[in-house]
Amino acid sequence: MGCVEQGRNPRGQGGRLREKVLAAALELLDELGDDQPLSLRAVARELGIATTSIYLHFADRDELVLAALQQAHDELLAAVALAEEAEDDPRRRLQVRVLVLGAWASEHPGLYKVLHESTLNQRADMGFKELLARGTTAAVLAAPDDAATVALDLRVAVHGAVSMRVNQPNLPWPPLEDQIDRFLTKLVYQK
Amino acid sequence: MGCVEQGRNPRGQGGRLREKVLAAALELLDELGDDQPLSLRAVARELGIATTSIYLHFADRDELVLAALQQAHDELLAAVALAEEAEDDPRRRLQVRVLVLGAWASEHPGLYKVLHESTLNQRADMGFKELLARGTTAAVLAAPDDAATVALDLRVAVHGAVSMRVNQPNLPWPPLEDQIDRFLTKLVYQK
DNA sequence: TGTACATCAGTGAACGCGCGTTCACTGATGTAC
DNA sequence: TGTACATCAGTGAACGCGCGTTCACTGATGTAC
Repeated sequence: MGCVEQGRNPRGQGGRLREKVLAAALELLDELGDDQPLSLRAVARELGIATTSIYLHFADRDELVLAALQQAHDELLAAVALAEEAEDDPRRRLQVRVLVLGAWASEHPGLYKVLHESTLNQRADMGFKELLARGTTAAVLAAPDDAATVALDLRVAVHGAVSMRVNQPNLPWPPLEDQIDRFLTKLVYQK
Repeated sequence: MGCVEQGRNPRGQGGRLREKVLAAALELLDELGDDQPLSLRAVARELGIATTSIYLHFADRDELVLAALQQAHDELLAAVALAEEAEDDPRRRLQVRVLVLGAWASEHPGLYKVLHESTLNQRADMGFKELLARGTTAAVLAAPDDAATVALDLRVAVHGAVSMRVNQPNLPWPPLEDQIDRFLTKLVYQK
């Protein structure tokens, strides 16, 4: 069971509960790998608070889920940017970027699923995800004409590699890094 | 609304309802793109029968869902085999195989999701899916040593292409066939 | 040919459950006078 | 310094809903004698 709230926050610090609710929601979403079965009651149970307290900070269930996902996405975005900054060579930058994305997905397989494969993608606006895609396109430094095409091929292939591992974790997968290296070599850098 | 049952089946033909239930379940699964929200009550509603009648043919909800998915999978398997038989050139065979898989996913995006991305993959045994994977490996006629690796790269890349289109249908996707052609050229046939 | 009976295909009421959301509320703490 | 009051953070009971599953049942049809 998760961490339990103790007592109420001091005056002016009501926002602290908001953060705890977000964290608990992310934890549960990662376990569930889907947004639909996440219930406000489960989040409240996890924190030891009344279900209705969630409504102090979020208008309804969807608002909580979207806020949690946006937070996860923003943190990932920051991690990718940080890793890229440490590299000079463009090819190495692209490799690092893709590897960080892959590592994040391995650490948070459920969140990866919710972010990219839940039916929330059809039901709600998750436009904030575009920033990650744009970053990858920018990192592909092929000829201007087909950079977009090559970047999309790469993103698609990497998503496939990650998605299949996330969805069928029990199959005997070869190392993700080797596969990503082959994708980089064959799809991006081979003339 | 779906087709409505009229009257009971004649003696010895009780199995007909089983087929109708499977068909209705597949239709709903395709709409939902997820197995969890599929309810027996919705299936019964679709057919205009009593919910309890489903229990005449399936022990519980999971058994119905798995039977429906296996049927869909088997039909896809047959369609792929049929398309392959019509081709002589090995390269063309592989291309046709992948294209048929992609076309099926485009026609039944929800079913594709349930088959490959629903949490059912973790909860239940869907070993029947292995036949499709084995077929693709067999169709990759590279050197025996790395046929498995190349086939996996191809499957992963194609899954990525299909999955992203299924999950984010509103983005401006380029033609799937072109992308698959590039994958075949760069991942399989380019030395 | 008639009739009792088994079998088959399917029904309808009821159960207990977890859910999102609404509502009126509690009780501590800061602030105006 | 005392006190009335507003505000803030959070609670608990209750609503109506759809769900999976169980249970006792109905009524037509084939079959044994």
